[in-house]
Amino acid sequence: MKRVGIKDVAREAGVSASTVSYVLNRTPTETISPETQQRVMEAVNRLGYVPNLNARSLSSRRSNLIGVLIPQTEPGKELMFSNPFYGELLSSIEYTARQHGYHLLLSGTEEDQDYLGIARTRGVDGVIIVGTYPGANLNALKSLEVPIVLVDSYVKDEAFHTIGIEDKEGARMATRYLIENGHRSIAFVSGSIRENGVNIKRFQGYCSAMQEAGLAVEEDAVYSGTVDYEYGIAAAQEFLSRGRRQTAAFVTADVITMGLLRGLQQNHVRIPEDVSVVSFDDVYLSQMAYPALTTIHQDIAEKGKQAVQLVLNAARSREHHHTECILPLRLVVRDSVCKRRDEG
Amino acid sequence: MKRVGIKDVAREAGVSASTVSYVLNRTPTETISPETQQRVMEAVNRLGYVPNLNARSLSSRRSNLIGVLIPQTEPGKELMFSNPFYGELLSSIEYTARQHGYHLLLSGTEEDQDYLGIARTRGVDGVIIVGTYPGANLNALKSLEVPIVLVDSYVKDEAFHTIGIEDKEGARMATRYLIENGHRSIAFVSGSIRENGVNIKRFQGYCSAMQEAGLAVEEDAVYSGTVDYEYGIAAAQEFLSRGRRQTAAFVTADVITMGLLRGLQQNHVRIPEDVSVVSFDDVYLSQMAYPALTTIHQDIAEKGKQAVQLVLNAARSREHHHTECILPLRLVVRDSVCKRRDEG
DNA sequence: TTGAAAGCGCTAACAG
DNA sequence: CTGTTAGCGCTTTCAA
Repeated sequence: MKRVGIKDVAREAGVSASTVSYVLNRTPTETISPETQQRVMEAVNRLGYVPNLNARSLSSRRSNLIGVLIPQTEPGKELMFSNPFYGELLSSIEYTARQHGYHLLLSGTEEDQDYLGIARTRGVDGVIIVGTYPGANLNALKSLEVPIVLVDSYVKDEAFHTIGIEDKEGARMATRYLIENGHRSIAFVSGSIRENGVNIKRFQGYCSAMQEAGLAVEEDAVYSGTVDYEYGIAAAQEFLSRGRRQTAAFVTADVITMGLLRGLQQNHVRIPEDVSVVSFDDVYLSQMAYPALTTIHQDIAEKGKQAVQLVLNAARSREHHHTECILPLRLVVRDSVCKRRDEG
Repeated sequence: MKRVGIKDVAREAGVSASTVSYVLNRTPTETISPETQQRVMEAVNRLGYVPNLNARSLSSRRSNLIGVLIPQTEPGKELMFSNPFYGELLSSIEYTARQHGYHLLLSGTEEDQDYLGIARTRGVDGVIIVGTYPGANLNALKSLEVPIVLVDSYVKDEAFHTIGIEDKEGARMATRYLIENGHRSIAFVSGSIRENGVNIKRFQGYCSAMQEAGLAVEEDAVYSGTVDYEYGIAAAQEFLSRGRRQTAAFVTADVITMGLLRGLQQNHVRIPEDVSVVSFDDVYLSQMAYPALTTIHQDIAEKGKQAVQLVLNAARSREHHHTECILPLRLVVRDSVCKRRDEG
């Protein structure tokens, strides 16, 4: 059973192959007669014709493929998703792309392995990169000459479009909320603080909220590790061994918070009575936590959607308009913060 | 800046295009002289040549692409991942595929939308389908004539390879453990119980454990909904309104359990003192739960790895050897079960 | 408004 | 051991 190709359709419809191609791609704005279109479409349906995108890509230089790169955050770890955030984001990206007739080529990368080869080899029409990706590799990607969207990266380069959130402002809101609840000594717990990463911005937001309230940022109130549950536990340990100096913490990711809670609770520290916590992301996890997390909510689905939209818009327009898209944040109050009881 | 093609390499190396192709694909087992190989490889590197896979696919009918389909479980919901299980699995699939030089084409599907078109259009070399996918669509996929691996499906058809776990046995272990802890009245909570789905097997396992212990399976001890957090909450509600008849529950997915715990705890039902729970999957969530979940552990990473391996093996071998792969399960004891206090 | 013809970049017989 | 020669299935000038 041979695959039906454009020629078969052409024969069936009594037209030429190129005519079929025209009606299928509505190329030079509708220059095909309605009847012909009819006949062709009927033939297509009758034969169950499905175009061969490889052939199409070859001759048209468009692949209808969007490359999604989720860099391995923790080298050596085979899992790219230590964080449910990725799953939620990816879902939204996939969904949006599909709505527009695009498909997704999903990749991780090993430490330092470059993605350029994959992207070029497949001729992707655009690339979405989530999180931090080494600058050199990023630069190499420019040679692809397709739109590249950076999600949650502060790399400033006209060549890349970006989509992110008000990280600094969010962190400030979180910290301020803790301050408003009477906390004076507040820990900052995050994944690694990298150049151009989100955590550095969040740290800045934390600092500025502290300063605005006339509070000092103590060096030993800052905890930085990796974005995963395990680190949360480790941070709890560290917190205790440093002498439990703070009455509250701003944690930059829900996953870490989950670990932190566990680590603290195991040591009979009560949340929020003993330590209040404001978290960040509002993945579905945060409602599952016990206590449910007061956290900075970001619209992950929207982020994914915009990322795709950005790629598609850029792919359509001839010239390169550098675009930055910043999504708003809001504080969701649940049960992990309480007013600090006044002391002597 | 024109893309460098195989011809450029050929010229650079002073050989013909086909020779380049041969050394790049080591086609008819090493019939190229070492020196020529040398020269070609050098030219490849010097020019930074990257093959165009679209062209390659077109002429070789192999795409080095594996299609991964994650059917939308809850229609209308844009998210395919209401369950972290998928993220963990997908990570492992991506990683393994990449190790073998394959790329991943990731898709969801709308309700009833068929995947055949996508798969055919891209010429995927194999397909991995996770979870339940309507039988008719599944059948249509046979026409692709590429290996298809079903993950967690009990569809019996020589045409499909399958990879799964001992669902029935796992459920039995879970239930038996509850029984051993003195529980006589045990609820069964799961997602939708579909033909060929895993839940029906788990239900059978539950039933057989009950029967072996001489316990009746009460109709009102069975709860069935969707595989998500929200349903867990709903099930808790239902449990309470049905009069709180059971002292324990076997829940077929960690996500549901999370919701169930929350729903119960909000109503001042203590876990495990009032109700003991054994869960299923052992996604990383289960340690984050409060109390940490006693659950049936499955090796999700291994599942993903095997799925890819199955596709690749099948793609290589000429004839079709139907393969079934069943991964073992084990009970992980944490804190969500306690011995039933003897009553009257 | 439609068709003929020339590729897109690569692979795979088949010669030599 | 290597080069020649056809395509793979589709798009896209260019003519008609």
